[in-house]
Amino acid sequence: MSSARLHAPATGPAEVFAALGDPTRLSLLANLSDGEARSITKLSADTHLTRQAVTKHLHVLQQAGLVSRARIGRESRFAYEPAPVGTAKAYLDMVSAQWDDALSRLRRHVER
Amino acid sequence: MSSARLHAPATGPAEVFAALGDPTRLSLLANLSDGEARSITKLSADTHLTRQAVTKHLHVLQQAGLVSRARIGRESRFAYEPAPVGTAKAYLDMVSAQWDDALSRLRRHVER
DNA sequence: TAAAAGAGCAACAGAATGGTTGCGTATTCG
DNA sequence: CGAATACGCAACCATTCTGTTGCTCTTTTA
Repeated sequence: MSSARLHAPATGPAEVFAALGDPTRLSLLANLSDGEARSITKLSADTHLTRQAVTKHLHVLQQAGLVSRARIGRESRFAYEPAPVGTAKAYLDMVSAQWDDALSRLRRHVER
Repeated sequence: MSSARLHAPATGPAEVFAALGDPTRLSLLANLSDGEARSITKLSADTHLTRQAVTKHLHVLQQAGLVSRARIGRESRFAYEPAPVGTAKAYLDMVSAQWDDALSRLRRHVER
């Protein structure tokens, strides 16, 4: 019944990869992957960027479903969301599987 | 030493993810992941894009080390290169590993 | 209650992306 | 040889991305 995205936007692999394709976002995610939720200013402290810039990066990550946001009092805390990383790994596994298949087929053919 | 990039530019994870972060490039790679090297016009045939556009995408993939180029007569064939996909998977595994660690630590703490 | 802290929103500028068209060059084929 | 094929290069355009600054709003705290 088309529950129309509850939390995870069910985004395609390309969007996830694109979200991961930036050093700043990658380090933000690495920062959050310990399970601790952090506020924006907290996350900005580890950066040479403005709070606004970090905010935008966090929005990109959130759009890809890689992090979730929760407003706590006057601060909004971001937390790592594991699902999309699984999706991405699954996609990469598909690609390497096809490659390995081709390789073994080739081997078999060469070795008769 | 300092062999100054022979074939694989030894690119960081972010650049690989960025290269994967586009539907067109993703399908190009999926197309090539069967191990067959293909020419640009051949690859362009499966697309609604111009040959030039596909060429640019292939350059991005090559820059990230995901494909290699070889000039054969008047055509240049592109072939899938498996290494960067391994790098990307390794990075994602690192992230999920840290997450799993945090989860199990939390569990242990909660269950005393 | 007044100040400080945390954040959202909007406008803006510069750089990078994604795509096109046009043209020149090398290679293959009739 | 001449035509067709495959490609490279450069210019160009529109759009998106990245980052900044300025202002306002809410929540905490002294």
